[in-house]
Amino acid sequence: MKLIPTQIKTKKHFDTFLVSKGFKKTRQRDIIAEIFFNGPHHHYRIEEILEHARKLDASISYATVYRTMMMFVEIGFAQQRQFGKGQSLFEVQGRHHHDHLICTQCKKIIEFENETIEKLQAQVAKRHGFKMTHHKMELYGTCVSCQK
Amino acid sequence: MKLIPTQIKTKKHFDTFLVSKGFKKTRQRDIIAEIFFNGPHHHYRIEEILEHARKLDASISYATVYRTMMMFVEIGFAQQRQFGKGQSLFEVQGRHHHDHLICTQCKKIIEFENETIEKLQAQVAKRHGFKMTHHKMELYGTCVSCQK
DNA sequence: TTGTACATGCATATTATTTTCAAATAAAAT
DNA sequence: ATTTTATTTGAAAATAATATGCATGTACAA
Repeated sequence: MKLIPTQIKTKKHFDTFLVSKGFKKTRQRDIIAEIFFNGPHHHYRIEEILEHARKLDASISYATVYRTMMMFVEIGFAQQRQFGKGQSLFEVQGRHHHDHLICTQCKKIIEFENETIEKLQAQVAKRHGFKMTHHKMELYGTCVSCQK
Repeated sequence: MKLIPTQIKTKKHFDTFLVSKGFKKTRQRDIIAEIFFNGPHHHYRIEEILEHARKLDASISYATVYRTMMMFVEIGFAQQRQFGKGQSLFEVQGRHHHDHLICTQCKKIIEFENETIEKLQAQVAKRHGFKMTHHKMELYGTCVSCQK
């Protein structure tokens, strides 16, 4: 019994969202969305988005990137995560559900999914009378290359 | 094949540690350790330890509690955790291994353990060539009382 | 006792996040 | 095209949590 997969959020969805809700399409939002939704990877810090954005428009500010990322989170277009200390990471909402393997040396992040674990987690929550909304599972260690 | 359980850390162990390493036994450390190791629950914020400590000695500073908690973490007597945002929580090291169920409404924390999940996590890490050092698993939702 | 290295308290520095506000600008109304 | 308006932006400052520098205080060994 598979759930219907949530549609992956794209830049096009975001553009539509802006128009439909009466928000404005700005140069800054366009650049930030392009990087976030179509960029080379899946886990962006605000600082990193800012760096990339400034190559396209040197005047973009941290505050604007910050507010845009928060907007993504609020409207359900992004998930905000905290791995250990340091800054939040943002990833596009609606991709396959997954958890994370994190190398504490080189900070590399590998995504994985394990349906058996998911089921067991649901069981645990149920057994304690919890109505589970979400979970967090992160495995930390050293990756193959960092073990050498 | 059960692993040998790590000895639970106590205030007495801490006292011994201080002496053996040439650190000083101070009134402040004694108060803080008493609260942390023998207090009423298992998940302390620095602020909370400070409040309790000040009932016993009004002059104790945040910095001292902070540094003492950091010492507990460094010497392996405490684990530092971040549930969502907000301040870190500290818990005594060496109790049974466990993960957490967290009520997002009332912030209640329930500890649980599930050996099957643990094994599956180890498998996942191994499959990706990781040498796993630790993991984090938190299930968020609403507890029985908050569902009413 | 007294000396000394470690510990403490206060103040301040850092780091990450969040907000304020005047000026800029997108989009609607003329 | 120009004006109007409400939203958005950038710069700076506020907040929150964590971390540190330093003068003073204190545990403990000599």
